[in-house]
Amino acid sequence: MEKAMDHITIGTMAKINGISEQTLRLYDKMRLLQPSEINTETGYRYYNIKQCAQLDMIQYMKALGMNLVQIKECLDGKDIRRFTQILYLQKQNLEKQMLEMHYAKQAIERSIESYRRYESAPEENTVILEYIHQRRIFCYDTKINCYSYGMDYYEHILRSLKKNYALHHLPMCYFCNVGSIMRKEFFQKKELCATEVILFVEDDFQSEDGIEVIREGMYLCTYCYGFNNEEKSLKILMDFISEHNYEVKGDCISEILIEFPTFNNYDRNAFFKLQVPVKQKKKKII
Amino acid sequence: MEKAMDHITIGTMAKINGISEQTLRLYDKMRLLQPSEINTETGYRYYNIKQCAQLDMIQYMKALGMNLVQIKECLDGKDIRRFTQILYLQKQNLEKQMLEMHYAKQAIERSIESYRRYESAPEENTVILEYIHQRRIFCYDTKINCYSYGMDYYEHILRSLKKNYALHHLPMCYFCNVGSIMRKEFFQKKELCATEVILFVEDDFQSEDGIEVIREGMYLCTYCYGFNNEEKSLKILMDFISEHNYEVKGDCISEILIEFPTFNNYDRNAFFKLQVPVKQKKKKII
DNA sequence: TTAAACCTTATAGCAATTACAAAGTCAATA
DNA sequence: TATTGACTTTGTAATTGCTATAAGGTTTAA
Repeated sequence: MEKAMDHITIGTMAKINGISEQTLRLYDKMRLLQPSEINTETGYRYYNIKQCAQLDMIQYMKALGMNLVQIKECLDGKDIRRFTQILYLQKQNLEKQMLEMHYAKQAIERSIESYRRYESAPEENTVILEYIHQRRIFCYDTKINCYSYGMDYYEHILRSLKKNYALHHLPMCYFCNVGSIMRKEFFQKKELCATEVILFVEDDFQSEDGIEVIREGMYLCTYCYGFNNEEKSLKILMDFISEHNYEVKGDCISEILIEFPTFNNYDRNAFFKLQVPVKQKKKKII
Repeated sequence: MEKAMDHITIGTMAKINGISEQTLRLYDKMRLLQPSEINTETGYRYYNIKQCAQLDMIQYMKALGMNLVQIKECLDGKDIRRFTQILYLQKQNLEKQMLEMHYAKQAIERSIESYRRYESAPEENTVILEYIHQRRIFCYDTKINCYSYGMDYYEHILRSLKKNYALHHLPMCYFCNVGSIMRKEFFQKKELCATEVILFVEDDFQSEDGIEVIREGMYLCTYCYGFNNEEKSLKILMDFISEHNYEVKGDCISEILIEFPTFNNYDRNAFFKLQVPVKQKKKKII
């Protein structure tokens, strides 16, 4: 095929290996793969066909996710043990990355679903009965009532959740689906009090603790836009329940489905779903 | 918590958001997030607690795998449709990356397994009967007999496989486990002829075509070190079969289990496993 | 001989930080 | 009030694995 098997120019070497000339020059400079011959007058690099073996090894190692320094170290070391060690490390590395990606993918799907829901959402403050599946949440008790302070305070609580969150090694992408939880006793008393900020996590998410399960079942829900309308919407829900003879079966969740990028640079603008598990009381036959 | 909610210094802003000051300065420069106030005399940046919302959004988008330019575009555009489009794209992106990682992980596991096998390998040229599971290979017919030319030619064949390979969009990491296949008729005639180079692929690998299935069953195997010993080892296998009353049931595979990084800079140095499916002929009762 | 195709070096760019230096500012204490 | 220590500013450079460009020299074939 080639006239001289051991006198391959950089362009040819690049072509037969599906790599760029610049990359070969870089490898030369890094002493990862140096041409078998260099014309001292012209500086032209000439490779030997057998050097492709080395290139294959480099590309294989790259495919395993190793960086050039690691590859060099490994090739220089000529140590198979070291190579197998690196293989193990790379495997762990990959597994970690794959898990993160898995969560990121789930988060994206969740967001897409939320937008779909947003687009087909009912009018604000309409009360709807919905069946909702079991979910898992990560709770963070701020010990401070979200409703008794302004937005500024709420921001600080979120910052603190973010940190707490990092401590628990939860993936950042879950931060898109936050909310707060108003425990049953407060909701029933129509007392606006919620001290816990929550984060929805996937069913297959593994974590040490702090994870709580929210039961599946029938929920009465309202949707609302913006933080300012949350309290109003909550009260509508409370009133609806007492007027329509429902029994509250658990905690009320205020879930942020979407946070809009930034129509207003200085304020959160969100689409909420308020939800409380209920059961219809049996009507007394008079 | 902070004395002034709307007069946060860059250090504090960085701390409460788990981000570095430099990063905040970069975001300022890029107009991704600009401080709400800048002291014109000192140049000090002051942030508003509400700007954390924007930062959350940026970090969330980053977690989804978007780059800063995309994020800026999205925030500037203030277009939700665009954002959902990007979500879809990112999802596809992630899926592609995850698949690649999945293959890379399998390749690593395969390599680890090969090294383990290498370490506990029997003596060279010992013939062993082994049960081998079903496998899948990608075949590439070079139309040239591997055994009739030297190593130089073999390298060129590999280069050509590599290209053919890229055409089929097979992941590079599979390149670690190559081999050649000597069809049954040649092996039986004890004629050293193999024109096809092969690549082992995982069971779950999806590809257009060129994939062949190798049956599970009992194989007679020899292990050998280095290309120079391959032919000798093949002949030993052939002789063993005729001497011990075995019947060849399929093609003979010469599999490279390991390519050693590079003890010798200019030559491949590999650990081979030669394997041929067999059945013991029934002994005639005299 | 002349042009096309190739090679050389050197420099800069990408993306998203991180690290550093030199100098100016702020807030609290001695 | 001065001084200290913690902070801020700007600017520059490093990181990784390439890719791109420019300005110039070499090979090869017509």
